[in-house]
Amino acid sequence: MDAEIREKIAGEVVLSAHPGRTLRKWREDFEISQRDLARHLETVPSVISDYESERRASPGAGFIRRYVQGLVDLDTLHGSRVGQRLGARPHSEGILGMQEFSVAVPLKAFAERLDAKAVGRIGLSRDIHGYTLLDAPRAILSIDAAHYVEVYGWTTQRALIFANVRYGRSPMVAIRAHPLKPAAVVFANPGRIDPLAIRLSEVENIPLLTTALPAPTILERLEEL
Amino acid sequence: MDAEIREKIAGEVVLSAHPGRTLRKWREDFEISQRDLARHLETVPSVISDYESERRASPGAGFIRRYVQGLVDLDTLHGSRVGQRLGARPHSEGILGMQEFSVAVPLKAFAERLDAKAVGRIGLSRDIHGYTLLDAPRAILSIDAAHYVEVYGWTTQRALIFANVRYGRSPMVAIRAHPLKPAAVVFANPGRIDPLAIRLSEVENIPLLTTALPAPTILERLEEL
DNA sequence: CCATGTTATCGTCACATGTCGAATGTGCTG
DNA sequence: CAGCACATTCGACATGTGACGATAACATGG
Repeated sequence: MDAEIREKIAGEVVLSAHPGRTLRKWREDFEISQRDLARHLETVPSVISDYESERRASPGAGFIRRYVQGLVDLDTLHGSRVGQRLGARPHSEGILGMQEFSVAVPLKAFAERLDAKAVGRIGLSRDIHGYTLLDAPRAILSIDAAHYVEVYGWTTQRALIFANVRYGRSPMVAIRAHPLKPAAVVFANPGRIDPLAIRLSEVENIPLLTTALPAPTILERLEEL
Repeated sequence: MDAEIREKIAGEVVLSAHPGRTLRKWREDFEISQRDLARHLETVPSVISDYESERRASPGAGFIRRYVQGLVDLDTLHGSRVGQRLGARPHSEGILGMQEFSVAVPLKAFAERLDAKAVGRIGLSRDIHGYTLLDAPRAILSIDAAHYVEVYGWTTQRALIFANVRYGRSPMVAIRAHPLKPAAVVFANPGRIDPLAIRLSEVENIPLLTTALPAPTILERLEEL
């Protein structure tokens, strides 16, 4: 939701040579006064001012988080005047959903969440940092080389979940062909799995999992992880 | 360049309920050891470990910045294995360039940088937080309502710079029509300015500036600001 | 000009961060 | 198993953050 904008602001603040001034820039952008923000954060305006004027040169993650959250909260109270402008840009065709986890998630836990079981001999003792859910036929048709970046988002240490696969052959072939490799592959509600798909997963050392769940349920379950 | 990925990481770390674990996640993503990172940051591995295990719960902006910069630096030394994957996605047609400043920039300073002078009576006593450089004809043709968000990026407190304008009439009409307003408008190397454009700028209380510089020069000059 | 809203400055103080070095696990590999 | 690379845990200590309240400097507008 507003996670994207919060992340953007926080990132900019941290990278800035003048974190305080950057905080101020954003507060001004939201048209929120020090007093209102202080009230919302249950503190006093001088604290805000001290940070913005960089009496404290390196504010801690906790403070930045609360400050940014405060801006977004107050904006929401004011009818999301600024927040509305983010507007969740849509994914490419074929990408049904994706997410980056903020901490590493054991593949084992991920699999349990989806009632997925391993096919083939590769163990599940690794972590993943995100996932992408793809509609296999559409993804393979409409995602050319240039768009692969989008599939992998910010990390390749992710699970690629393919929906609408019959034998799982073409997805695995595509992975085989591409230089970027996922950390795991999941087939959602597949038919009978092609032995070649399994062989490829073993050659590539990428765990292959299957689940009986349909795509929408998968998104739901992964929502809270 | 890699500013985008650094921002992303830093933002995620700050917002995370477990900043340390998120730092670790990214270091693992880059496949860099604590020892190497410590060496690069001119410190000892235990420091890295302490943060990642959250012995310190709220690392300061300075530390996070150095840590993230370290990851990207080392990745660059390794041939940008991870960094390559960002791949600067292209803008919409008609958008020649845009930037978000990390601190507020006085419009006056901005104008001087571009050798721009004000047209009309609106003063330049305000700050801007970024700019977008547009090819006027193409932008007006190809950017529909849904894409306006993109023009404004993360903040509306920005200068819209239009290149290839003749009279400046349609750009100002477009601004007049749209609910989102920029903080300033610049015409790059225009012909004779239509009086209506000036009137509109005054009605909207948006300073209107002109510069003789062509678009590429503008991008160069704003690069370092 | 007085009230109100907004921001800046500063003294103070507890406690967390930032940093190091030494010691203590793991796990791989020759 | 010895040796190495990698990671963790912990004691110690200086400095900076995080917080508050008091005071003052500014606009803005009744």
